[in-house]
Amino acid sequence: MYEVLLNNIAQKKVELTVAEQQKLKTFFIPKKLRKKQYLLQDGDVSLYTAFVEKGMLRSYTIDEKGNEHIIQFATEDWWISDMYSFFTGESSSYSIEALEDSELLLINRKSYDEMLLAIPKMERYLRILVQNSLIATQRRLSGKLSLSAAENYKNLLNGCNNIVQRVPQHMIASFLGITPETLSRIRKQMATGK
Amino acid sequence: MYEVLLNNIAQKKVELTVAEQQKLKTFFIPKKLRKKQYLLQDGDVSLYTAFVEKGMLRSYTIDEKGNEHIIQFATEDWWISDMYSFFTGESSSYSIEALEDSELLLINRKSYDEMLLAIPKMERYLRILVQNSLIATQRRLSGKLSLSAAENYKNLLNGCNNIVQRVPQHMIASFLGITPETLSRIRKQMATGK
DNA sequence: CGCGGGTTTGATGATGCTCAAGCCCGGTGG
DNA sequence: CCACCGGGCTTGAGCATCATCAAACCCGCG
Repeated sequence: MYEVLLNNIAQKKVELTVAEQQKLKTFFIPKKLRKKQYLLQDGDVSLYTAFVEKGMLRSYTIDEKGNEHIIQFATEDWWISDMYSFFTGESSSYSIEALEDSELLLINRKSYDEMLLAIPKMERYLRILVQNSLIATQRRLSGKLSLSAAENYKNLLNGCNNIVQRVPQHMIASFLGITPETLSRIRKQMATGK
Repeated sequence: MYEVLLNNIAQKKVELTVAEQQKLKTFFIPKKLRKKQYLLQDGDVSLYTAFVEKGMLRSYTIDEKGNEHIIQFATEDWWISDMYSFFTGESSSYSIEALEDSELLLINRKSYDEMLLAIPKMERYLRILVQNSLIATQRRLSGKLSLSAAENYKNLLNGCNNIVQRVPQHMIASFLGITPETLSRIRKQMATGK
């Protein structure tokens, strides 16, 4: 049940003793979510940060015009939450939804703090994790600042992401910050012209 | 000399002993940079991560068309580097330049690792730091995905940033991912039509 | 006084959006 | 087994936003 998480920690070069591994498990709550169920609803406080053992989720906002904008996809081995809401206790402007039947490990704020006190090595693991996330998010932002929609889509394809295969195209469009129509035209263009 | 850094650490609720504070200083190299000098040049490896004690810097990329895109501004109390290059050792696609005469504390990769071994509490400090950065970057991305240029500019003004006052407008434009002309027109619009 | 960077203004054009319709396909119920 | 429905993808026409290019302007500074 916790192998995926423990592997992920080991892979970040953080070595936990068996005792620490046992201890770690006590802070999490396993949870299954069926496709289309929500982990977090826009307006609620993000009570949990989730590690995805299996399946896939997305976090997104809805703007005034009612359009969805996908902030993040999380597949196996990734974490997802609204960090801002989770840490401040303010209500969230994001929603988090399962895109496939999923198995999660949840941790609430209290357990989170206790875990860090009990297993200080987890600070390191989380730092590395967040660091990688930041690098990826900066990349994405940088793409949005300087590249065309078509280029951003190509980069997404080249990144060894299986995401593109696993979700409907209108969600890829939303992730890229373009409309489904535009993505459709880009794909057509790439198929013929190139 | 190190008060700004030590204050910043304390403010993140990480309490260092006097011994740890002394130890901490040994890992950094003070460095002054004059306006327009570079901490990192596009193509080089980012050897240092810098804490800004005084002054201001920016990191940016240049695209194929020769346009600059500002990734980050760093004023007093902020950190700046190309994290990707710093941690992987690959050459950077960013440049980092001083926008004002600045005083920095540099740390190289070796010292960075040693520091974390010597003062594990720094893991926590860095985690919190990176976490806040990630939240801010996600906000900015979310704005780019869903809002108009004018709205993003207004949000920048409302955020209690002194940045807008301290740098030329074409850099604000570059930070927002729009052209100087567009920013000029937005400002005109806001001044008249409101 | 004149130079030069930064900002403004205007005219034109490209990129991507909106709205509306049509198509494809898998699922459901008669 | 087929007709129908609905969601997602595609296609098209017109439009908004923002970029590009070029020129003028402003102002501090040598």
